[in-house]
Amino acid sequence: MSKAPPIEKRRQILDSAVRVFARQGFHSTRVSDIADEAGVAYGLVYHYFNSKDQVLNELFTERWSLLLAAIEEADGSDASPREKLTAVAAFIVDSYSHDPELMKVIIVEVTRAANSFGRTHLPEISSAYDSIARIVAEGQGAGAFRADIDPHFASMAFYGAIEQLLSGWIFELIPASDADYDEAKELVVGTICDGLEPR
Amino acid sequence: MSKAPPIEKRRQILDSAVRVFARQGFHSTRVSDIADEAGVAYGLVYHYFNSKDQVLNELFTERWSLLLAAIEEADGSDASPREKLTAVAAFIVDSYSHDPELMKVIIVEVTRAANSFGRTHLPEISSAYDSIARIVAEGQGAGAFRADIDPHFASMAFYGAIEQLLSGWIFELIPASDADYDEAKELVVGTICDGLEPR
DNA sequence: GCTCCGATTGACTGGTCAGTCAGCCGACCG
DNA sequence: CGGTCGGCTGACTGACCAGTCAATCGGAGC
Repeated sequence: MSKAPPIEKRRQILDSAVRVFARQGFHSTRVSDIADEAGVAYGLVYHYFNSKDQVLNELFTERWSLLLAAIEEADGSDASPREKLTAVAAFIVDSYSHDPELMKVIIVEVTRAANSFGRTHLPEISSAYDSIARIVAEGQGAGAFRADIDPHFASMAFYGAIEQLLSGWIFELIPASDADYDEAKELVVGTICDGLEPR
Repeated sequence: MSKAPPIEKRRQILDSAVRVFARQGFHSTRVSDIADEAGVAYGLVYHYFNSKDQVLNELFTERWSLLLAAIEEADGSDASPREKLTAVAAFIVDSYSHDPELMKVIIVEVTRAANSFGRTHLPEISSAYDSIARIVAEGQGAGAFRADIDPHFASMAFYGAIEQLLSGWIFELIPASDADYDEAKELVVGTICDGLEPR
């Protein structure tokens, strides 16, 4: 066995943690499960991380910062508000189709776990809501969106709809295929922007 | 101290559990916390319930069955599809404004806690999604809603938007007053049915 | 070959709690 | 007044597991 650079062991532990957290949930995974999955000794987890919590925090922060960057980038582009929302929805859906286990962990264990990690990361999470609200507000200013809906309200509805969709996929309540993912990007924006009633 | 009928003690424990779960979350609530809050002995909790889990299950089932009944009732009325959705949204929002602690517990600890209680109650939870989807499908059949959106998809978006709103209130991300509650009922249906773009 | 030092190991400890159980209390009955 | 019985009590136990740490390994440098 050739020696892997230490940094790779750290990565290996993080990747294994995703798999185990996705399979069993954060609370019912023991640190030994992570170590076993990674094929390393129990103590090594504590060589690279201060606590079991920190492993999850790291996974969340790593991914969420990408989401925040994606929203900012969309907002900064010169696309229409509707296109910006589509870009945001697409990024989230693509994140899921690219790495469902990681997104499952982030949503189930952090974003929707408001009494544990959700509370800790509330600032980062609501930062996403705020950025989306800014896109909506801009759309209202430009006359592209109705002005009688509070942007923060619209942002919550938009993000809530997406997250619920992902939850539906995660728990196999609705069909999940590449085609469904592609369709969903359009559909969620179409629903929020055009509404259910015929135009 | 006059003797309270036993059934009242049981109720007292359930009500105390709501307060403690809402304050500390299910996981960091010890059974002794519930007993203390209710002013009864530790063991009495186990006289009325088999486990700590069962206390939460009871709270959830009690409330969720009311929601399911409300959706069914709305669906059974001769109102328009849009009015039916309004009735559903109103019931959920009213439930929250009437007893925020109970709704917080149900949403945070069950509905959104997909790896623990959410998993257990998945059938009941998705039964609600299905009923909402049925309302949408009926609306499509009558030409009141666009036919190019899968009813289950629309149902998830609708419910997700509402739940995200409640989460926003619970964690004080958006203002929560009686006026906001009333406004929200209209707004969530308006957003989903009419869309963000001007008509 | 030898030393050094960070990487790696895994047995062990301390604290936490859910759930148990042996028995107490007080209302009611005969 | 003695007996019974269900509601009620709370100290105790067994299991679990995060986090510690002393010991070992093995590559790099001399």
